[in-house]
Formats: sequence, structure tokens, C-alpha cells
Amino acid sequence: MDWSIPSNERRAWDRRVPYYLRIRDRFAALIEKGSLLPGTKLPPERELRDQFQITRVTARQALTQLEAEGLIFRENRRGWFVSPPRIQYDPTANVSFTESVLAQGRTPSATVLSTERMIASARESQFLDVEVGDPIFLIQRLRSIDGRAVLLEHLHVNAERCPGLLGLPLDRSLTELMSEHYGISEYRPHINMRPTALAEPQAQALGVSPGAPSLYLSRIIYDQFDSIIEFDQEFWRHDALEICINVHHHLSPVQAEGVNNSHDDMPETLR
Amino acid sequence: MDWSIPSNERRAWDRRVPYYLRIRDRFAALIEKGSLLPGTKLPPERELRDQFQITRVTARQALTQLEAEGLIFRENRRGWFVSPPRIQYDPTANVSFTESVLAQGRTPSATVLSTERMIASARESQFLDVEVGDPIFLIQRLRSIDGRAVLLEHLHVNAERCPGLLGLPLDRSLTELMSEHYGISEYRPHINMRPTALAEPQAQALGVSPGAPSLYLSRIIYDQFDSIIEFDQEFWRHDALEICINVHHHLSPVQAEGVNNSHDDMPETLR
DNA sequence: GAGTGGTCTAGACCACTTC
DNA sequence: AAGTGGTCTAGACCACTCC
Repeated sequence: MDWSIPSNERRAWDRRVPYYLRIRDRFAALIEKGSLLPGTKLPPERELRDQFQITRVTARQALTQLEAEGLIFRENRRGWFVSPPRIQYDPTANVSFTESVLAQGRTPSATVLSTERMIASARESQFLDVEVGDPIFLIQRLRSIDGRAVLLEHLHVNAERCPGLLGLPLDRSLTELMSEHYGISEYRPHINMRPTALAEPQAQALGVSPGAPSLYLSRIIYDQFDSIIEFDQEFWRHDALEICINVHHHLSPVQAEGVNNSHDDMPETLR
Repeated sequence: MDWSIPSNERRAWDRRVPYYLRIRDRFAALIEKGSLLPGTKLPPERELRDQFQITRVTARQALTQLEAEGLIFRENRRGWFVSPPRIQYDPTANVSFTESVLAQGRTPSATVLSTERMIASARESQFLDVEVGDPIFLIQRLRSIDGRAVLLEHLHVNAERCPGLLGLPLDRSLTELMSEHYGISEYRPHINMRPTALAEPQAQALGVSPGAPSLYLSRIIYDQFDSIIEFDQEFWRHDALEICINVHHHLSPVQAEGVNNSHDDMPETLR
């Protein structure tokens, strides 16, 4: 395949556009046009180097740029691939990861990486309504969509409220387990999010290179008695999700229903 | 100043840690410890090269990593600086940028970059409850915190609902203008966010290098009659904000008050 | 004009994946 | 064993900022 840039696709303000941005543009156009489908493997960096007559450093700069935009991703030492569509996710809704992924016609899965019963330190007690020294559970799970790991979870649970939790099938929805086994109905009024980059251990778990861009999300979870029973930390692949929030307080139920909250069709940038 | 790495700050799993991560760690530690205050200029890349006995490419890799994490930022061709604290921002609250920045003891400002009266294309009509050909206003503003540009806004407004809007002082809160001059009270039930990277024009406006990581946020704004009057697109510097969402629906007013929604003290990563 | 970041070259060796 | 990405060297020239 010939990857070179057709003359009709050059930028209006061409001339003195850095090479790495030209290559970025080339692939961005192919991906947006649908010529490169999600999951497609890109050519090896050395092939790009030859095709475009640049050095590998420059080729990598273009690839890193596309990665930052979420158009492509890499699997450590395996290659570069076109990103699947983002999953739409509402962190304020009481809808589990599993449900919302299924609702969008994708296939979710969960792997329990580790479980641990530990004693709350000052740090955890602060977030969990427990005293220092009280028992808590720490559960680490990896969530995938269509076989691609997208989310690393660190769940901190008040152990006294759900004895025996670690013996239950933790690859299922935790919300369901809490409800079915302990009569706890969760809700999640406080959510924090910020863009960052992944440190070594999280990157490893998600199978990405350390320093890959990421969205960090934390959540304090209450039960029906307004007592904190869970504190979650989530590390998302930055290209895997689109946060869609519906605030219902002013909408009548009829209006709220059937609302499509994706602004997908609006171009994000005005290149 | 000597930037070299003291032996007691090496990682436990040292040995074969890439140079660029060691340098990252060095600066991350200094910043978290408070030895490097927000706004501090980092040494020139060439100085880092000499201090750490690496090449400039490797030095830049470390700096880019710190930038991705939000710890430092660059001003185009001026140098690298320690990032100020993130502003806490609730996109679901009807609180203006100005108000929320002031409430956190920082100084907000706004610059109008451009205003335009234009005719709705198919694209805009889809988001604004107007017909193709109806007039809309497009307003571009730059918002700053303590003199640092952090947010580029593209506001699309239904022009028929607020005639003469472009003649009003647009560096003020738009929500206030809508309320005071047109009797429109806004609310914003649909919000979309995703991490991306900035394209050339947006990067230029924010004074950052193209490709810098960013958070894109779009919003559909309704009036009190549930008709769409505004569609906003926001491009945030990724290191400038921390999204804090409070969902009130289950909380009694008493509980909702005084809730501190920052999970700040919880470490994001567990290096 | 000196200093600084932005871009780029032309190589190299290593670690890991794939076959 | 071959292929691929991950890391790194030792330079270079340019565009822009600061003085």
C-alpha cells in the first residue's frame, strides 16, 4: 500500500508544515474517511520511515500525536492500531460498566487482578467513613471492551458492611453483589475526574506504555443510609471513552426519555 | 542549582529504569514536595542535557512525560514551567467560570477573540433548534486564570432569541447577559467530554504547542422553556482543571451543603 | 545577538513478540 | 531467528523570544 500524501489533501496553509503533522493529517484523513477501520494495524515504524522519507524519530512523533488525539493506540511492542469508537459513559448514572457497554452493542468483560483484606490507614479512613485500623477490602479489576483492556479499577470497600465479599464472584457487577447479598443500594454523588498520564504499574496492567495519556476518575459511593461504603479509583485509556452526562433535575420524565446525549456529529475541531 | 538524583530517592525496582523516567521522577518529587513552586521556570533543555549527561531528545522525553501528567507546562518557545493547581470545576452546576474561579481564590479573566453573525448550516441547525438559514451568533472567547490562558470557548447562540447580543460586553458572564437582557435563564442538562489533543488553531489561541493534550467539553444549553438556545464547545488545557461533579438527587439540602467534593488528598497513583 | 524551544537526521542497541 | 517497538546518542538548522 502506498501511504504517500495525495496533492489534493494538503493543507491550505501548507508550506512549512512540519513533516510529522503532514503524516498525522494523512492518517487522520484515512481514519475519518473510514478507509482505515478500527483495529487495523498500521505499518511498522521503519516502513513509514521509508515511505515518507523521514527518520524513525519523526515517524514516531506523528504516531504519538495521533495517539494523543485518540485516533490510534499502541500495544506494547506489538504495533500501532486504529482505535475503536469511544464508549459513551455516564459516571453519574447508576448504570454498571457491563450494562452500558452491552447497551452500545459491544462486549464487556472483567478480570480480577487481585483482592486483599487490609487495615485502613489514615488515608483510607478519610474516604471510607471508617476508623484507622478497621478492615477494608481492596479489589483490583481490569475491564475490557471487545477484548481490549480499557479500564483499571481500584475498589476500596468497607469490609464490615459486606463480610465475605471476597468469596463472591467479583468478575460480576459489584453493584449487583452489594444489592443481592447485603441489601445495599448504592448511589454515587461525588465524582472527580482529571486527565493525566499513566504511571508504570497502571500502564502495565492496561498493557500500554508508561506515560500513555489517561483519564483518572474517582468516586465516593454511598448506600441508602447515606453512609460511605466504597471508594473507587478508575484509570481509563483516554481514547476509550466519551463522558456523557445527563442532568435530569429540570427535565420532566417524558423529556428526559429518549434523549440522545451524544454530540458526536459536531466536529470537535475546526481544522 | 544541582538537579542530580540523590541516592535515597531512587526507585525500589531501580536498575534498568529508562533515563527519561528517572528525570521525570526527580522533578515530580521536587514538585510534590513543594520545592518547586507553581510558575517556576525549569532549566533550559540544554542545561538538563549537561546536568544529567543525556541527549536533548531524552531530556525532552522526560519533560513531555511530566507535561502529559499535568505537572509542568510549556509556553511556546519560552520554556517549561511548574503547573499551577488545577481549578475545580463542575460542568453540571449553573455556576459561571468567573464565579467558580473567584470562589477558589484565583483571578479569572476573559478575552473576546472574535464575534460573528452567521447563517446556520445543517450542522449547527441540528444542535440549536433552528432551521438551516436562521441566524446564529458565533463567539470565541479565551478564559484565563491568574493570567494563564486555560480555556478556549466557541459559543453558538440562537440569534433570534437575543437580538443585539454582540453589542453587549461579552467579556462578562454570558449567563448573566442572557438573564438580564433577555429574561432567559439557562440550564445545561447535556454535557459531553473527552480527552484529546489540540489542533493547530486551538493550540495557537491557547498559546501552547499543537498536539498538546487537552480536554474537550461540549454542552447544550436550554432556557426555562426547554428550548435550546446555545451550544458551547470548550477546549481546556488538560492540566488546568479537575472535574468535580455533585449529583444532588438523593441528598437532602442539608447534606448537600458544605460537601467538599475534592478527593485531592487521595494519591492518584500508587508508585 | 544570544538564548530557547521546535524540528529533524542517521544511525545504534535492547526487550519483547511472533513465527 | 526475524520483526517490532522502546530507548538513546550526537549532532544540525530554524523560528521565535528576550535583552
